[in-house]
Amino acid sequence: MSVSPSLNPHVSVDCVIFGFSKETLRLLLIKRTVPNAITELDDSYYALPGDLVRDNENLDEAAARVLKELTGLTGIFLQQFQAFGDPLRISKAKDRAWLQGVRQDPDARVITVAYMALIDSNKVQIQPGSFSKEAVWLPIAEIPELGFDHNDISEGALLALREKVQIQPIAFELLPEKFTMSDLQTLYETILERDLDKRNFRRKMLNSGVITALPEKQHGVSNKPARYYVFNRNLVENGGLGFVNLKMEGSFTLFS
Amino acid sequence: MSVSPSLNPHVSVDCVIFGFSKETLRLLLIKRTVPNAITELDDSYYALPGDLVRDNENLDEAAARVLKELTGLTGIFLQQFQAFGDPLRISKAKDRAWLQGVRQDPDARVITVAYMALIDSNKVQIQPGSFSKEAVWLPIAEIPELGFDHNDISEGALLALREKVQIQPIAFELLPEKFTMSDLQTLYETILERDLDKRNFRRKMLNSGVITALPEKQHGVSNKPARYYVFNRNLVENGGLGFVNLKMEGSFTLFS
DNA sequence: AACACTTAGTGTCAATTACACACTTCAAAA
DNA sequence: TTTTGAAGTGTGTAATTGACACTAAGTGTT
Repeated sequence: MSVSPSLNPHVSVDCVIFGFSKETLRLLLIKRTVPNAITELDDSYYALPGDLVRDNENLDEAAARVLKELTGLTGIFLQQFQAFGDPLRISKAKDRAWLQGVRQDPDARVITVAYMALIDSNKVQIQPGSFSKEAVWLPIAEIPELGFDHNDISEGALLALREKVQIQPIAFELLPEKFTMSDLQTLYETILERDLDKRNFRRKMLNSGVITALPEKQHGVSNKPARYYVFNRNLVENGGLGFVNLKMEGSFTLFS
Repeated sequence: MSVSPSLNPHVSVDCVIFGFSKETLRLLLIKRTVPNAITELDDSYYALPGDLVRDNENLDEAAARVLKELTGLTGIFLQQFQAFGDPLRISKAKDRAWLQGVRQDPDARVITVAYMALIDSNKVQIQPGSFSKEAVWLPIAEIPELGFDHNDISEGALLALREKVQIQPIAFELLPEKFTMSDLQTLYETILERDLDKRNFRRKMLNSGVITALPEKQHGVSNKPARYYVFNRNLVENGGLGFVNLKMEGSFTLFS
């Protein structure tokens, strides 16, 4: 049998938290501050919220804890999508500096299990003093260089989201309880980065049974008011519905 | 900022290695032997091949190393599918006994990153003295109780395989270079656990462009000889083909 | 030589689904 | 009352799915 590594790695979870507002997908990022003595350059940078996994919790619990400490929310859509463990993933000076204050073994590597979370960003109230002084929703097109390999992780999350959304009805997690058909279409268009036909979209969504129309309509808009819909959470979660598959460009299905 | 756990976890990779022979999906499992002094019961049991991740390697490399040490093969389809980190995942007496000889910190938990591998099982020659004295291909329907949470991991792998196979043309990795259309259909039927229509299957497969017919046919079979096909590895890997989607029962596609 | 046996291989039709496309409705604001 | 802007609605064509049964090509047997 082979030899153990000389030093156990640290294991963390990182959360890629998606939100949707002003017609853009956004990530909730935290601002970290590095002790000034070590880096003489700028002393703060953005990173994904994350933390080391504690002795008594499993990975899902650790991710849920991070999410709750930052946003105050529980019971939200949270799904593991990939573990990252490159030995060199922590090589930037700022990262090493920040970790000095957190890790036990300064030379041990950090392996992280990445989660993606989908939130109605209106519900989020950043919790003071939990992870950082500051957390911001940044459009995915404007994500700066992040700490560690968090840019890779974010990109992985986006790809995973794009895939998932085509297989399961989860996009609703990014919207408020009540939403209009246009809200929903815009969301899908944003995630998939392509335009969808309005009439076909409505038909498919309604036929799918994943949403229910409310009697209620918009008020005070200066055009024809849109109807509100809700996501049939119970129906979908109890398997009362078929598998939902959003076909991709150039795809085809196999088998009878 | 929160407090670190008191003891760093061990991090391992485990490989769920799929093969296909005699019309059944099989897993390659190793037999582990526990020091007799500790357990007075049976002193061996099956487990997934795996190992602790070493300091200088990333997760993919660790998994590839495990695979190579066991089978001698490189360049195999190998894909991370989930990390498992329940604090109680190692609670059976046999597991603890076995780990005594391997881990540095007997009380530290073990977090594992699980990979699935797809192999043409004819190519496998078990390497002597690597992981265990013995390794066997067991039909997935006959997997006994495994060490650790390896039954959970195996089931997760099977679900992941079933999903993957419907999105990407990867089933070929389980077959020899040359295969007949019936071989391929039987494989899909085995993985998906449902019957497929022969004519529709052939049509779809040929139209998809993922396979090419060879001039060669079977010899010495006591019936009409079947044509051989090969998987278009280059074409598929270079994105020269569309996304392949095997539709699921009751599914439907959304959007134009 | 004829026949039995077994698996390979082939085509069509009906039903469903995908996709493209343009005008009317409703409310507020001017 | 008219203008403005987004909501909402239907149809025809093309492509895909899925159901279905017989012939072809070998080997082995009588």
